[in-house]
Order: sequence, then structure tokens, then C-alpha cells
Amino acid sequence: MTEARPLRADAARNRELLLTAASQEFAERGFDVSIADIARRAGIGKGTVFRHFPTKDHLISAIVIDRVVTLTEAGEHLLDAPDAGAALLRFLTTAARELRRLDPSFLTSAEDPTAEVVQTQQRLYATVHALVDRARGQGDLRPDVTGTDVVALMCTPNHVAGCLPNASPDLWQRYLGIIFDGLRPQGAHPLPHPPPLPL
Amino acid sequence: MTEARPLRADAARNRELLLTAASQEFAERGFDVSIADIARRAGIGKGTVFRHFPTKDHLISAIVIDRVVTLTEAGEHLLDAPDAGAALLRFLTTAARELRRLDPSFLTSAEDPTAEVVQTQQRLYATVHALVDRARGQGDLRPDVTGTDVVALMCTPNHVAGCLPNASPDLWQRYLGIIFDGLRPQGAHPLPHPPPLPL
Amino acid sequence: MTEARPLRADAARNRELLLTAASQEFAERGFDVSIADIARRAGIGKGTVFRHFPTKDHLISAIVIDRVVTLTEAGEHLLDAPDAGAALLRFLTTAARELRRLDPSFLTSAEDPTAEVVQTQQRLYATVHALVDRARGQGDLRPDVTGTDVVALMCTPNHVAGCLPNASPDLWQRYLGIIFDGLRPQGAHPLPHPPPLPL
Amino acid sequence: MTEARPLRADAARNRELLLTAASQEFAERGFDVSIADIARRAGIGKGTVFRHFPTKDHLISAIVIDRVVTLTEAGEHLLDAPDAGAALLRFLTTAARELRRLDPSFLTSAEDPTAEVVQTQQRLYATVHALVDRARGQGDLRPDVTGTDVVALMCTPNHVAGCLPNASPDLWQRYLGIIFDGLRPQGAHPLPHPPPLPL
DNA sequence: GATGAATGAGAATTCATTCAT
DNA sequence: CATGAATGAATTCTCATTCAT
Repeated sequence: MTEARPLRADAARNRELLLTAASQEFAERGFDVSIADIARRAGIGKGTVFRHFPTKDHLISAIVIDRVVTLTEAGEHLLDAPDAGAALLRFLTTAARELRRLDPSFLTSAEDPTAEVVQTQQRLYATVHALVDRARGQGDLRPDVTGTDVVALMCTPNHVAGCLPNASPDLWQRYLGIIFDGLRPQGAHPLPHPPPLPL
Repeated sequence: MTEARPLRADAARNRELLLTAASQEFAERGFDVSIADIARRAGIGKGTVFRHFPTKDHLISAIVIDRVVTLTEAGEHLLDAPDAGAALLRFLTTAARELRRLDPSFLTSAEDPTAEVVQTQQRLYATVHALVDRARGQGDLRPDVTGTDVVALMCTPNHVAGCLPNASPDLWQRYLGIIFDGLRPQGAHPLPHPPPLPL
Repeated sequence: MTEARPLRADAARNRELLLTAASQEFAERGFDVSIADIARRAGIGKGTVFRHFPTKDHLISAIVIDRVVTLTEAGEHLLDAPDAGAALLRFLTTAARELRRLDPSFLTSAEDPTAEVVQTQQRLYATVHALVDRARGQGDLRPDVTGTDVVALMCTPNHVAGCLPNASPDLWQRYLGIIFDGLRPQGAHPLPHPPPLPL
Repeated sequence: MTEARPLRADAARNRELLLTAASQEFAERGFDVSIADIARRAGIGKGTVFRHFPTKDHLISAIVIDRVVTLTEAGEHLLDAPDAGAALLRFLTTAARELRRLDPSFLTSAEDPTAEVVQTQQRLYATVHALVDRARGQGDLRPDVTGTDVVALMCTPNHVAGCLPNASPDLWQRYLGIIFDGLRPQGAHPLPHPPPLPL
């Protein structure tokens, strides 16, 4: 689903180094880091980056897609869990861990999204919607919250933690706790704005 | 401690035009907009921007400081309000409206913060802490949430709304509602991570 | 027809330096010279080139257009000359002098030609066709040669001379003489291939 | 003086594939095509290209030399033809067909020409001079034209045709016809510039 | 020998910043 | 003071060439 021809051993290793370095740089410093910095961190040449990904955007896409697919698969497994509320919370925990600062806006706002991007997106959305519907159905989620809301909220815990310097690396868990409490039906106040259009 | 020399009338007017234009550009397109675009929008020359602010970062600082001061003053006024919970909510509403995409991380993460930056920051933090303490004291806020948490959460509603393409300009209100519900004491679940160090 | 707002004195001077340097570099080394080389030769910064012309192609266009317009105007004046054959020869002499190695293929093969490019082209073609028709009408040109042929032949003398190392700078005149003799009706042999499509 | 060691069968085959592909690419798209494109067209690896030719320039040289040798041999055969004028025309026809866009300027303008290059060049020049002398001697060529002139004119027909977009692949024949008429003694006008130095 | 992955010099282009007008 | 022209560092991307497999 991702690879076609088997990569040579060294190329595969470099690809991993590259993806790791890029992931970290993107997570730490956002998508504006230069390819040169990524290459340096990966310990490979600048040109090698472009051999693996024809464009910086392709690299970003690949990383985001990889994370999103992992996340989506985790979500799909959670659809079987008996406790739908706990499943949603676990999903959001995984989301925060996987996505870090790679907010899905990159997926949604790509200029001319690849078929792969579109499909990845939709699979994610469908999964989130299903998780949300189940949780709502079991009374574990406030009724006025939609799947699209939850998609938008996925990266929030990291973003909040990122606002604080010297934050502990797990601080996001705290904010996920707060936000998830805001999503529970108990003590929910009516929301002042209608839900966003579905993606 | 702050600059005091009176500006010539036209210079003062240009400064206003510039600040307005920069505010809007930053809010709409982030800090990556070019100085040229800002100058064009302000209807002034690029060089004039640098006469008023020696550096793009200084301009950003000035804008952020301006917003933060406005916000802080609003917060200070709200310290008198009888209903501390409502006051905090009103404060966060103002914060979302004022700050848009200018998250305070710019303040907290500046390389070598000016005295002015530091002071602005601290006045804001003090105010938020006071608002938070009052709300907590009145039982309107869950007891395990700190002022620092609320500082970090200030920009969240905008950030969430920004994850959705074609979002209504007021969509942040919806997410503020959710988050604020998460901050209420009713139905709060214990948080899995201790609070961050105070700023 | 070329400029709109009057340029500042120094900018105008730099523009001239730039156009001159670019002309020479293009003429001597073809369109592949780097912008850096052109800037160096002009004694200006690389960035300045892009202030004057948003793109390398725009610079090339500007130069070619300038030359072609000059040439076209010369051609238009020659339409009044009594001796149409001599007029055509004089036109081709001017063409060789003006165009050097900037063959019109740049005009004809631009990706998405500007309105200005298209218009410049067409004015040139119309002029050449008129000159050719007049010369043919007066019996100074072999009847099987078209205006399009002459357009294509315009840069030939320079190209031939360019094949020889250490050629005298006026050597092209020799090859224009030979080619022009080939265009005369006297002793013309039937051509083995039909004329090209009109441009 | 030329390499003699026998190539392994497959290596010899690859060399042929490479030369063919490179010839075609150079002829169709000029010397700027990338080695990668040539290798792809030849169906061999990029590295193989460099095993056969240490440098892109060496490859170009080899191609040009190959063509020029072929052409020279054709010319040498034509020295026996009874009609020297027709022989020269046939030679120029072959030249246009063989050289396409590979103008001899590559030979003459190489940085530090190989012994092989020099020798190839000189054998060509000698042949052209001989053909020209014979033709002139038989009264089939204007007396003021030299062998060097003809060398320089060899690629002209292709160059002219190349100035027109969508030209028929044989359009060069038309321009060879015109140029050859310009080389005939009938109706020749005195040339305005002395002949170039012999090569 | 053949292959294609890796490399880094160089190209076009952008943009914060400086400085002549 | 205001302006916008000039500058060069930094960025993305290409491609000849080298080298591990």
C-alpha cells in the first residue's frame, strides 16, 4: 500500500534516517525547516532527500500520510472496543502521540492533493466519525459534537503544550484530559456556534 | 521604560497604519508574510517599516505586545466582576478575539526578550493567575487547573478553528465553549499529568 | 510603448547596465548563462536583476523584444525605399547586427507567450512579409521564397560566423552576402522542399 | 592512436546502445539533455555511461567524432565523382543529415581538444577543402568561397529549419537548396568581407 | 562490469535589511 | 522622514560525477 519495488539495503536505511530526521524536525520546528537542515540531521546529502522525494511537499506528505495511516489503523481497531468512550479517548491519545505538530490542516489545505492524500484523509475522517458516533450513541460524548469537531481537535493537546517553554514532553496528556472532559456529556453547556461543515 | 519621545504627526499616523496592516496580515496569514506585503497593505514604503521597527521580530513583538496589553487591561477590569467564572470566560473570549493566530509562544520563546516583553508577559500572567484564582475560589473552575494552564489554552480556540478549511470566522467560539466546559469543576476527571511549571 | 512610470536615475542606470550585460552575455554565450554571471558583468547584485525582471525569461523576453522592435521599426522604414531588393538586404543586415545569436526561436517557442511577445512577433512577421513581397514583386527575389523563410534565415549569418573560432566580428557580412545571393532570382534552382507553414 | 582493446560482447553492445541514444537525444534536444535521460533511452544505467566515457564532454566528443568521421568518409568517396559540383551538394546533404544540431563548433571550441579531436577535425577540413577546390576548379562554385566557409556552412540548413516551430523534419533540404544557390558562380555578387582564416 | 544511490556544486528565486535619493 | 532600489544570504531543486552493492 506504500512501497512498490523493494529498496536496496542502504537506500532503505537512508530513507528511514531521512523520515526520522524529517519527522523530528517538523515536529520540533514546524514545516519551515530547510531541507538542508533535515539532511544534516539525517546525516545524508541534500541531494539524497530529493532522490527519495521529488519535492519538499512530497516529503511532508509522506510523513503526514504515514502518521495518519498509522493513526487511522489504530482507530479502526478501536471500533471493536466495547467501551466507545474509552476507545475515543484512546484514539485521541494515539493521535496526540503520532501527530505531534503535524496538524491535519496540511492534509486539508494541500494545493492539489494527490489521490493518496485524499484517500488517506477520507479514511481518517470516516474512522473518526465512526468512533464519534459510537461514543455519542453510548452516551459517552456530548450530543452536539461532530466527527469534524474531533478531527479539528486532534492536534490541540500538543499545540497547547507547545505554547509553554520547557514543557515536559508528556504535558499534552494534561490538556487532552481537559479537552476530553469538555467533550463529555456531563455538565455540557450549549455551544454558541453551530458545527463546522463536514470535511 | 517605554519609549516616550513624541512622534511627528505623520510618523504617528504611519505607525498606526503599519500596526493595523501588520496585525491583519499576521492574523490572516501568520508570521511568514513578507514585510513587503505588510508595507503594501499599509500603503507605506518598505523602508518606513524599518524606520519604526529595526527588525521584523521587533514589529511582531510590538504587535503581540499591543494585543497582549489590551487583553491584559481587559482582564484587569474583569477582576472586579462579581461572577468570577463568567469573568474568566469573558476574558478567554477577548483573548481569542485579540490574539487570533498570535500565540503567546512568540512572547515566551523570543531569543533574548526585551525588558518590555518580559514586563508585558508578567503583567499578563499575573492577571490570568488572578482571574483563575478568583474563579477557582468561587467554585467556577476545576481545582486542578492553574493560571499557566489557562495561559497556554488562550489561543487554542483559534488554532482548532484554523485546522478546518472554509471555517466560519466565528467558529472559535464553539471550541472555546468546549474547552471551557472542560475547565469547569462539574464532571472533571483527574488529570493524568501534573501542571506545568509557572511561567 | 515600453516604459510606464519614470525610473529613478540610479535604477535607470542599473537597468541599462543590466540590459547591456545581459545582451552581451546572451549574444556571446547563449541563453544558458547564469543570472549570477550577468549580474557580475553588470556590476550589480543578483537580487537587483530580479527587481527589474521577475524571471530570467522576462529578462530574455525584454532583450529580445527590444531588439526585435528596433529591427521591426527599421524594416517598416525600409518599406518606403524605392529599391525593394536593396531594402531587404539592408533589413537583413540590420537583423544580423541587432539579433546576433538571439534567434527568433525564442519568440516563437516561448511556453506561454505574453501578449507583448505575440504582438511583437506579429509586427515583425508582417514587416518581413511586406518587405519580401515587395522585393519579389520587383523581381529582386526568387519567386519561391516566402516571408517565413526569410524570418528563419535572419539569424543565419551570425550563426555561421559563430561556428568559426577567432572569427572577425564582422564575418557575418560575408555569409549574409552568400545567403542573399541564394535568395536572388538569377540562377535559382528549384527547391527540393515546399515552404514552411506561415508563422 | 585510437583505443584498440577489444570490448566484452555485452559492453560493446551497451556502447552501441548508448551512442545511438545519445545521438538521438543530442540531435533532438541539444547538448543540454541530461545523462540520466540518455541512459534511460539507452536502457542502461547511468553509471554505465561513465564507465564508457569519463565525462559528458567525452561522450559528446565521441558522438561528434563518430558523425564527423562518417561524414568525412562519405566526402572522401565523393572526391572521385566526376561532377564536382554535384559531389559537393551531395556532401552537404549528407552533412545536414549526419550532423543535425551537432554543429562543428563543438569540435572547434573544445577547451583542450584531444589528439583524436584534432585529427578528426583536420581530416574533415582537408576533405572539405578538396571537395571545394575541385568544385571551384570545375566552375561549379563561386571563386571567392573557401573550404573554411563551407565548413562553417555545414550545419546551417538544420539551424535555419530549427528556427521554425513545427517544421517538417526535412525542411533543411529547402535551406540547403537556397544556400547552395548562393554558393554557385552564376549571379554571385562580390562579398563584403574577406574569407575567414583557415582552420 | 553494471547498476542506481549518494553527493555537492550551482541555478533560479525570495526576502529581510541597508542605503542612496 | 519617506521611499523604494540594491544587496546577498538562504531556499528549493537539478544534474554531472562518484562509489557501494
